[in-house]
Amino acid sequence: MLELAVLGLLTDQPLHGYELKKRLGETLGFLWGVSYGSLYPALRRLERSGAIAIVAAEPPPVAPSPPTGSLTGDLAAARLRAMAGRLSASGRRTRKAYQITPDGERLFTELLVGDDPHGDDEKAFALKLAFCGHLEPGPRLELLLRRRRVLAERLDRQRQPRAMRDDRYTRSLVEHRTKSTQRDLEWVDELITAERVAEPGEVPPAASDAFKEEASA
Amino acid sequence: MLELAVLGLLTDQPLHGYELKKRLGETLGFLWGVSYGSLYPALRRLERSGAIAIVAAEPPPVAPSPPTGSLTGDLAAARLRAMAGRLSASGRRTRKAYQITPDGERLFTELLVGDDPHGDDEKAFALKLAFCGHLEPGPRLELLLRRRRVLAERLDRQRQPRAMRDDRYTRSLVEHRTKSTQRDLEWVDELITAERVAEPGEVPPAASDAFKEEASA
DNA sequence: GTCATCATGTAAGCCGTTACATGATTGC
DNA sequence: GCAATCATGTAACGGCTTACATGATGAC
Repeated sequence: MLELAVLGLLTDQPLHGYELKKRLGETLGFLWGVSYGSLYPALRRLERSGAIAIVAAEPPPVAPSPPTGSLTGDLAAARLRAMAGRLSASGRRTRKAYQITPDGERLFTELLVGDDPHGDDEKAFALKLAFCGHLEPGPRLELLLRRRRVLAERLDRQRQPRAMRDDRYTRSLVEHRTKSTQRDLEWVDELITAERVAEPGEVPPAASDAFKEEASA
Repeated sequence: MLELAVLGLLTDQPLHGYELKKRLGETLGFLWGVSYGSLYPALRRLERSGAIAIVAAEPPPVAPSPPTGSLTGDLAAARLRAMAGRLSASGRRTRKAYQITPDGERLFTELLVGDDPHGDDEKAFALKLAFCGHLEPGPRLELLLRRRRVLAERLDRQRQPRAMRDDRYTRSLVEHRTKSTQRDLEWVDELITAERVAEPGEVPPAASDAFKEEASA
């Protein structure tokens, strides 16, 4: 999950570890906070696997105008330019800026589309959604449809009666969770609808039937 | 978190590890699944710390009528009776049933009321709620009020604009999360209200003001 | 010259997982 | 006697956290 976030941020522009962590806090902070103790090892893993590479001098491709339109993107680009200037003047560098490689971009796509058996379901999807703008319309729709399937299955399970504790707290809890799942499902359905409007055609198989069937239930 | 669940289940009746794991799956399965690899070490930790103890023979206090009213409780009691019968006949036992000790009950209460800095916020609260029926009305209300405070703070944070990614996916995500927090908050408020109806008086300090102030917002 | 900030990393620990090893009991 | 299930445990690993160690740079 950390690697996904890192690759996602580096897709926008090269950054060094410290900056990366700051941005994870700023722009993804509502999702989760990362510590250096996991960030730096993750960067080294990614570098060793060839997904990212240390960029030696200032990065020319992203520095100049025009603005990207992203709030924090331009800020960081400015920061990076300032740094690069300082560095090239002094010739010394203690920081290592990383850029994503073509291999890294492939990995990024895989991580976005593939299912992750580990960790928190919700957080993982939230993170993916935050970065799925980088995806092609096809894979993106796939991602949404997959999420839809997971939620629909969960709702099914939640609706059929199970043995469970039998006090009002547990009952209320179960009811609330079912409602939440329902709303999550509706939300994803909205996203899917918006996606189809923006990108007609390109409908993967197995999609439309299941969609029609359960959307009204 | 595992320990909380174990203590909670053992508060109802003594159980051995295998049964415990089954019950965790059956009655708390909607929360999360536990593996032996964490359950048995947890049981040993709890035993060493004196929170639970191995019960040698069949447990007389819970076996006989009347039914507890709990779906699975009676089932398990039956299983346990069957087991106890078998065991006392043969004199052999490979399984170790555990019962909660007075120390364990204290620990259980602490775990329920205390805040856990670790792990998943939502799951932890869900688990606590599922077991808070064992709590005194006072501590229970405290638990709910604390949860309310956490959610109110989160909502505050979510409502004030932050720097973040600026595509429609992220925007939709943030909006959806804010709504979810709002609904969670309303839900907890309902629980609190129900609590006050069931148990008038007993209002801890610092509670009523904050409640009135934000409940209408 | 010293303090805050920038910047990179390591070590230990937590809390859980999967996979593996082992053996008793029951039913057929 | 053989398989399924009951039952208990260990080993290795995963991914993350906190706390710690270290040092450069810029501001005053």
